[in-house]
Amino acid sequence: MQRWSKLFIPTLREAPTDAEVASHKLLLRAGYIRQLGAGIYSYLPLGQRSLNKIIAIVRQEMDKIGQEFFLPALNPRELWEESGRWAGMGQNMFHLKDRKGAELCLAMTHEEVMTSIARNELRSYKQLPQIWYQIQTKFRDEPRPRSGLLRVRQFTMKDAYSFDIDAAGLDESYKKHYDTYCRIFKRCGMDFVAVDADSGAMGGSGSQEFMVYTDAGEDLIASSASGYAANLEKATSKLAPVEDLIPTGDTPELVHTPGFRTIDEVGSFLQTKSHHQLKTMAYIVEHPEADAKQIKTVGKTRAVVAFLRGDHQLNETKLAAIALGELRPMTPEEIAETFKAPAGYLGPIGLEAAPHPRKPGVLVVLDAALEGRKNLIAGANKEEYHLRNVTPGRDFKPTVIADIRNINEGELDPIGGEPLRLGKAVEIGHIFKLGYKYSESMGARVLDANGKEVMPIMGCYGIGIERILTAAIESSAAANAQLSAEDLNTKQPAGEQYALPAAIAPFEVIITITNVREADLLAAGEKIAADLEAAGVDVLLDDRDERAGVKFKDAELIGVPYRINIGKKLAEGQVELVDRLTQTTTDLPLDTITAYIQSLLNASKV
RNA sequence: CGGGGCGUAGCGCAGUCUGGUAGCGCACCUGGUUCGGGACCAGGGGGUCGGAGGUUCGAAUCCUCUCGCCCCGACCA
Repeated sequence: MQRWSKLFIPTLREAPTDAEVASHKLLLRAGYIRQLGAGIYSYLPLGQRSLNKIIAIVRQEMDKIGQEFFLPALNPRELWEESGRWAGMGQNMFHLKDRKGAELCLAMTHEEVMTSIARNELRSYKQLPQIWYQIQTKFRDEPRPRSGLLRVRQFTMKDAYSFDIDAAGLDESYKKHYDTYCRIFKRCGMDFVAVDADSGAMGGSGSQEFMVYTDAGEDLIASSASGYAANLEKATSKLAPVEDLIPTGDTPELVHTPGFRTIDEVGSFLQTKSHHQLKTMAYIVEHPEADAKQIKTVGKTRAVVAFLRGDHQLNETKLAAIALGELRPMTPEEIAETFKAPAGYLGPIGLEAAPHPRKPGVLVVLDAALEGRKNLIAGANKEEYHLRNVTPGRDFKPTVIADIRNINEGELDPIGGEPLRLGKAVEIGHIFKLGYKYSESMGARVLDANGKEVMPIMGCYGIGIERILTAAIESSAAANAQLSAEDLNTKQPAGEQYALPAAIAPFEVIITITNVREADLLAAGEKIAADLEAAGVDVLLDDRDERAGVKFKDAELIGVPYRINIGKKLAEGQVELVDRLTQTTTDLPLDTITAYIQSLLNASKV
């Protein structure tokens, strides 16, 4: 039996000043973790119990679709040279040398190791598909570790890799992971959304991130009641129709706009709304990952010009996906060369667009929201002048028309037409169709049914173990702060209270004996604890000789979802059950408590 | 890497400007009272003031260098 008096649970009344976000403060105060360095944490017994529970759920579900490995964290340089990621990962990977001077790295992820096993061992399509996973420590030399366990340099990740004979097989493996992830996160009690994500620099055809809304998060996502959900880098929306200006003629007309450069200035000067304007943004794209052919045709760098509605914001990731490289703003010299005009008066007319993205010339991208619009106001590429009556298609032709803008809160989702909620979120899982990147670069080949050598197609799938714990605390603390705000009698400051879902809490139940010097109370506590334990419940008995107030506070701090108070009411054969998630207290007869707890826990299981 | 902030007892802080015996609250130890919402009284232990160098009769305090941590940005499967 777990007795608090014998355990190491160093709770703190005050959190160290370093801690900023709720989960960080609470994890420290509850004695779950201690910091060793920037982005490096020790997991104390309570934290370890909780993480072990998460891992057990992940393992149980993953074993249904795959097989567990344990792979080295220490990897030789040569392996990563093969995939091109020794250099590709840059400073984000920890590098070290052994005594002989051989170079090694601490693996950030395990595509290379898994693929090397696959290429050495897999020979035939008959051996496919394979789903291989592991749960282990990853190392990333983050430029800026932050927010407690949310962004760290050493953390636990479940990562899985699938190998299939063809794209249809990959689709199946991907779907299996999607379903498994939903089960895992539900069992962990997470309130999550799966969003379409940008595939990033890794390429590939499909990618979804599993997100939990929380202000502590670093990603922006959009979702709606209809079930639509997407990363801001992918999100699109239906726009309310806007009325175009009444034209003053059939062709663009110069307007003198001395000293008016910004959208707002021009808008108020010409007495028009900002959505009547065409905004011009100029970038240079550098093609670090482009193939040789691409560089040959369009050059190592290239001018990229984006046109957006005046009141819209550019999403650089969307634009970068079209431009196939990294973007940076043009310098004034580059602007002068491209437009023959100063910033503030840039516009589409007279700009020579490349006829095709793969052809040389300026890559001109018109945001889809401007398609079909008429009589816009745009820069004239002439100092102190703008143009009115500018109509895309008629007056100028872009290289491509594409969605390159950020959506806004409240716009309607493209599927169900429900208002979109925009918010910060933390990523707890990611599933990703990798394609052939590693099979190709590392030479994995199998024979297909026709005896022909083919590359297996891969997928990779990650779950951040610590992030599940962190997100659960953030969510609960936020919900609690809201409850507290509604109940003005609560003296707890916002975000100081939380409770974990029973499935991932270090204990499911805590029994608080209000006074251990009263033999009756102590005996009753021992009895209930023993009964619960016999019934398979994970119970902690607070048998410390402390004042009741201290024990209540501590019980709340460690986030255990159910608390049984044994005190005065025992004389009437009653104990109190506090449900921390709903903040309700119920008196129950002593002899029914075990069965009642069991039914509660069963009901909370998914 | 750019900007900002902070390093004084386990935690939270004062003292630094204006150099002169290193302090307070919580925690911890001992004794007593108390005992359903972070008790009270009395006594006690605990600090190379992040580190190095310098100025000075004398440095937590002034100067130089350095290390670490946090926040914003950049970055980021």
